[in-house]
Amino acid sequence: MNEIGLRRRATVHDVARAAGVSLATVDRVLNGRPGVRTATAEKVEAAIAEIGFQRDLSASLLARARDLKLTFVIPDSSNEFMASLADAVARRIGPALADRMHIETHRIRALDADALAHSLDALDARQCDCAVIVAGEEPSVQAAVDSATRRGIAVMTLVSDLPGTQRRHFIGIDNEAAGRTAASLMGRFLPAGGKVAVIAGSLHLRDHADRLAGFRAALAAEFPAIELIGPIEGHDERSETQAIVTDLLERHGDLAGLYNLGAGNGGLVAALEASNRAGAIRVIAHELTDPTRRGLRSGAIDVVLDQNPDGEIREAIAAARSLALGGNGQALTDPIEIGIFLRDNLR
Amino acid sequence: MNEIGLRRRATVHDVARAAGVSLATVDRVLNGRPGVRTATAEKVEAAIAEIGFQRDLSASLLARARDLKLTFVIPDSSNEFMASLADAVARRIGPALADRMHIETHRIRALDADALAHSLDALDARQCDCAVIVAGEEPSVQAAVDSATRRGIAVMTLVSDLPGTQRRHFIGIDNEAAGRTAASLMGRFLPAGGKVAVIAGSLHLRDHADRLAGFRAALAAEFPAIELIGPIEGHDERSETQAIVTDLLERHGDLAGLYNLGAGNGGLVAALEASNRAGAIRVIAHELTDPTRRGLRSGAIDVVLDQNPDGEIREAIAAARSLALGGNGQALTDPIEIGIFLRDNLR
DNA sequence: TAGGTCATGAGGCACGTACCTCATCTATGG
DNA sequence: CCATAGATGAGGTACGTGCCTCATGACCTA
Repeated sequence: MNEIGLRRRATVHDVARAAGVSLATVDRVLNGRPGVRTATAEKVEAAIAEIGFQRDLSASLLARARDLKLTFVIPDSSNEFMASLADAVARRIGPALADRMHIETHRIRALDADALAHSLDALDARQCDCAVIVAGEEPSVQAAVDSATRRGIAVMTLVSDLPGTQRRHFIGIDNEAAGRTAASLMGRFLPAGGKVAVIAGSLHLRDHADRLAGFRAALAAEFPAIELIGPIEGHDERSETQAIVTDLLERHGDLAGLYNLGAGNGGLVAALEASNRAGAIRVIAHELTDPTRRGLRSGAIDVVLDQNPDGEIREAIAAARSLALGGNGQALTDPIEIGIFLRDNLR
Repeated sequence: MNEIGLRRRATVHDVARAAGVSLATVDRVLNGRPGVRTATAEKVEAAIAEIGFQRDLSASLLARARDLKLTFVIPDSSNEFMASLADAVARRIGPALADRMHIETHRIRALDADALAHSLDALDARQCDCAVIVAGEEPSVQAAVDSATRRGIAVMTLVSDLPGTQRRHFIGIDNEAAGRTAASLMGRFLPAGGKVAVIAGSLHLRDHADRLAGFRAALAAEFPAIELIGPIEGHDERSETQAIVTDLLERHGDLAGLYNLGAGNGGLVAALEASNRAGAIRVIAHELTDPTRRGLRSGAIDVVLDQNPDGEIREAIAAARSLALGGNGQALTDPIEIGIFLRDNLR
């Protein structure tokens, strides 16, 4: 018979009793210490599953007199979005500390796969339980991810995934859906059809390619009256993007829409405002940053699709906690939603 | 001299040392127990502020062998949105339990202020640390909020605020911004202008009135070519809304847009599909629920603005934790963003 | 001055887990 | 049949906080 009515949370003591072993053995199994026969370990695992035991993370961290250590590795570039990601991390440091989580940020050179790999290799499992990285699909990075995982560091990917590695979790938006959403809005903005130009950063980047694919597919399926121009690559740079937009505006006096699925939005806004056609062309861009905010406010940009860096960081931290107590398998988190911002719901 | 280099988190021991008092006295101050002179209490408060002590919530809950108890009071109506709020709460029960938070939900009759007040009055501070309510601005509710606060229960408002009461926190979206956003999208959808009908639930509801105000203001300022019809009240009911939409469609053969800022979207979709004009009229509705999802998928609805119930519940729980350790002042949480959904970014 | 009240200190146990030491038991090889 | 190694049990201490008891001292009042 159990306690009268009220059900307590299961503890290690309950597991020991249910498995018919001692507390010490349960502890050895739970913390992966040696000296337990396979058969015994299985008995313990079975008992854990049966009574639904879940380690109390807080008590565990308390007992170890130690915080959960999280390391973010974020590209250090002129890219405004990466800066806002880093800001979002910084905002979470304080609140996370109250939950016994210690957060560190490493900035590495953008697009430098070896720098990222070295950064991962340098992580010590005693000083880092979980690493969150923003990375492209380079072999050296993939190897470093697997190596870190073997050393006992849970690795999670952020913004861009690394399928095929031992990464424990991915956090980011569905970029193809983002592209489709842009097309769906643009199509409704231009019921009469017209020319729409697309600018990308680099089509070698998985997220940009995904957005373009989604945009193209949705336009073709739903809005055949729209004529697509491009894509033209602006390499996420302000000046290059500005030149491209200026050129587009000159060449196409009847340009009806513009979709920049990469960065460099400062240049986009500058070019639009230098012409006198800002507001007359429907413009959709990505990531809520200083230049896109200004564009929304001035009317040069109609809609900004956003990855929601704060939400991504929040989920990354939640996933790290969940991995820390779960041990095996993927963490389950809320999916990151695509933020859609107009001037009117700017936060 | 401190520990070498590494700074530990401040504990009650540090506070006692800094204030020059014993652990017992610090404990009495921290937990509001009697038997401390005002002067001594002030010394302790000063020490807490000076060394930046923050109670370790997990250790505290552990020591009390007790979870943080949270009660949600949510209207029980046919309103789909309230159902999705309750679902969002249910989804959080498990994860919250892992953080030593125990969540209960009370459903009360919708629009029944006395039922809500009684529900609040019945809460026992020993069995409920924090209550989260969805309430209209009735005097009996306001009194019950203040009474619960006096009894030591932190009250937070959800979706609709109760300014002027002792409520500790409000969680919800900016409904005027939502209305402006709807207008901004509708205006861009109809570059040639045209008739747009507005349907509300009841203009006595603060959130509906706010949405209408925002919608009207943004249309007037930016899209003078749009002619507004209504608002017509559908009382958030399916059949009434269906009748209204059917009538609108019959009366206005040239209707270009439809904005339902209340509930009853099942009727909206049914009426649109019964006519053969679904897809030919731009439709914006509120709250991502079963009927609006179906409408988005079928093309009857173009855009759904969403309060993001999951986000609201998440923030409510985070705020409750923050209130539990802070004690005084408002909790700081992330603002809830207005979700914007098209068929293409449906989650 | 005796008796009382109040402020404060000292210390212990508990919560659930981690980690340590030491003792006991079992199986295996020589 | 004993030495040995490995598996397991028993029990302790610690983490930061809450809550309890008991002792001590200061001050007030009759």
